[in-house]
Amino acid sequence: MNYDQLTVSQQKAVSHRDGPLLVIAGPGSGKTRVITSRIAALIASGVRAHNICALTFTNKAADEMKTRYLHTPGAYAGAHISTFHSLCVKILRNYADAAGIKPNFSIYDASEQAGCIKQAVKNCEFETKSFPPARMLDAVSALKQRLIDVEMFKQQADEFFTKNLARIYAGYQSILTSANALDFDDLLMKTAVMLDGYPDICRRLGERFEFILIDEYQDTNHAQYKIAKAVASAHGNICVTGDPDQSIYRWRGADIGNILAFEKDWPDAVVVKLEHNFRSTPDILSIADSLISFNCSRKPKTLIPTKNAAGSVCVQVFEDEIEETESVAQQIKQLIAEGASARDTAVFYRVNSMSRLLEKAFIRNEIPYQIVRGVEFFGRKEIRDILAYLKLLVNPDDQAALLRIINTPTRGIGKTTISKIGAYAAVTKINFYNALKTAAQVQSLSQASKTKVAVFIDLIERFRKTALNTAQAMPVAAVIELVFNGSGLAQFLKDQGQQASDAIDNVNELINDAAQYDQSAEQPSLLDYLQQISLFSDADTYDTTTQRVALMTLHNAKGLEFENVFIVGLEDGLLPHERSCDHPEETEEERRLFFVGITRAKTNLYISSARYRTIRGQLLRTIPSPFLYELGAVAQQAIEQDENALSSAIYDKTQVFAPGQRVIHKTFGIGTVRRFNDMGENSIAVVEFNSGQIKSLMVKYAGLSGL
DNA sequence: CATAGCCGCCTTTTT
DNA sequence: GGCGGCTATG
Repeated sequence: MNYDQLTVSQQKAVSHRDGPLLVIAGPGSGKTRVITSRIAALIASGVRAHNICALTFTNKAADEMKTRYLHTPGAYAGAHISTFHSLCVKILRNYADAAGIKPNFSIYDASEQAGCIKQAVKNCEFETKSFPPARMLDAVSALKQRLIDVEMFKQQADEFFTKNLARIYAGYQSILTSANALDFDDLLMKTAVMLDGYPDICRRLGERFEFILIDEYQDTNHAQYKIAKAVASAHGNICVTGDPDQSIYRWRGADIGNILAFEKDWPDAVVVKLEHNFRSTPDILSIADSLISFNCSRKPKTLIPTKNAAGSVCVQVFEDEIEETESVAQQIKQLIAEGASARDTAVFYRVNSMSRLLEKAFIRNEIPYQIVRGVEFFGRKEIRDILAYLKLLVNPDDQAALLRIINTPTRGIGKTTISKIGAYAAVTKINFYNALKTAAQVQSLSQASKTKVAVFIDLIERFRKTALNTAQAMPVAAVIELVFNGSGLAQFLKDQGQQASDAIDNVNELINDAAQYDQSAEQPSLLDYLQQISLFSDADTYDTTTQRVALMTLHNAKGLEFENVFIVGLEDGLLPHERSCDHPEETEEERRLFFVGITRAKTNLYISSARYRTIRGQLLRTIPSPFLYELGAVAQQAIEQDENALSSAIYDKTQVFAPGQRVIHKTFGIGTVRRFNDMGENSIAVVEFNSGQIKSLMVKYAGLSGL
């Protein structure tokens, strides 16, 4: 539909042309549609699907492309559609030798990275105070994204800080290497470096992928840019789509320069601009346009509305965050009552911590919702434990995994034993796992400890033999069951009774997930499963099929659209976030983030802020977001109206409540007033909360509001 | 060696 | 407010 409204020459360019194509397109203009149309057109013109590679920003986006847009039989069959990271994992597994790694590498996530960088800082004998691990990790990550390896950085490091950073970088990298582990940045960097050093591999990939298509190109970093360029260099069949105004991952290394330099890299590139918006009402586009025009470093571009439907834009100011979330929930309830669909409604916020209050409000109002936050499941202790066993089976060098489970559940292998064997491993220069195997030779170890270690090693070896039996590989789900029961973890959790029943449920859910994987994967294997899980992201958990309101961060909202959109917390320090206030470029990125949020809305848009907000346990007076004053005439009216209506009775010190009245409290939630002693400003309300608790509250302090 | 409890630290966004 | 690490105790 959107695509059909392109001019004929644009359609031609998009569909049938070989060679480089740059599609600069605003929100709601059908960018993704361009990609899918082009894939379909290529196949129709005789290109083998097998030779097409489309790269998306999330796994979810890849799935959507496959199922929603290209579901007709044979339309995409065989085409490679995935994220950059997934593609890199496949390439690295195929060409591990050239990349200088082993194919069974582990992928270290943020928490494992944190452990490694901490260790590296410690090994350098630096204080973690002067070299905060999180900062060091950011710095290392930035270097990797720019493809600067340890040696290169050592050479250019010429002052106190950079020299020390170089040592930490080196230490961190050697920890990863010895664990046969790659972090997220390594996946891209190792691939990019390998392609640079092995032209024949590059050529082979170019033959395999005759056509490269990249969505959300504005959010690619330098490493991704190099990879794409390398693979496409032989044929120049590279089509990218993006919108500089929607670049929201600069902090992660995304380089708008990539999209701006496209025409220089590919001089014969055809450039198509799509400025028509098929998604939102003129009002919504007007405030989006007004907002984004405040960004200085930007090529001006307008949003041309094509829709003429009615809708509403509301800017609402609430007293505090409880009132804000409660009101959002009630408005959504109202919308649904009026016939709106829960699936077509979403709430966006800047930071994940804001989801809790919304969740409470949705529960109170009995509105079905989903929080788009998936990695939480894989972050659970019991799940991480199981996964650590699996990782160790696949990759015996994985020290983080080994240390995690060597005494989980407790089997009498404590700190002393571990450090003695660690010392032995260091002296004999063997890896930790092999040191464990030969623990019998460690003099300082007691016989009892040696036996315990031997039992553990025996357990792992037995698992490995069964799970990775080359003749007949075991389904992943079965391996998990084997490990869960055989490790003693199952018994350990059972012994804890009721309080661990959630944990057991979670493990069962993991088994289900693995079983599904066993069913659907092309070539299921334990290694592949683990690597896939590592690349799983929040956005991937968004379920578009159920009737539930979606709650997510603004970052996760990218690429989506909804009839009704609520954006909460428009306060200075939150949006724009306080950590981005130092640099004007960072403020511009926050503005783009807000822009992305606004332009997700098709019909109704509700923007809100609270005058008071509890931050880190402290109730603070807030300042309205400067962005609110950049929304133009449509919004300005709405803001003023609400400021006037603001002296609501909510915090009137002489509030009066009647028995039976429903009220809401910050911490206790919803309740019913049972008794009210009217003593002017010292009035006391006795409230029975839904949790069952009954509280006597002094009205002037309690902050009760009527519902 | 295991466990519980306390203190102090950090605290944006994510592949 | 939440988590990780440390310490004191069993």
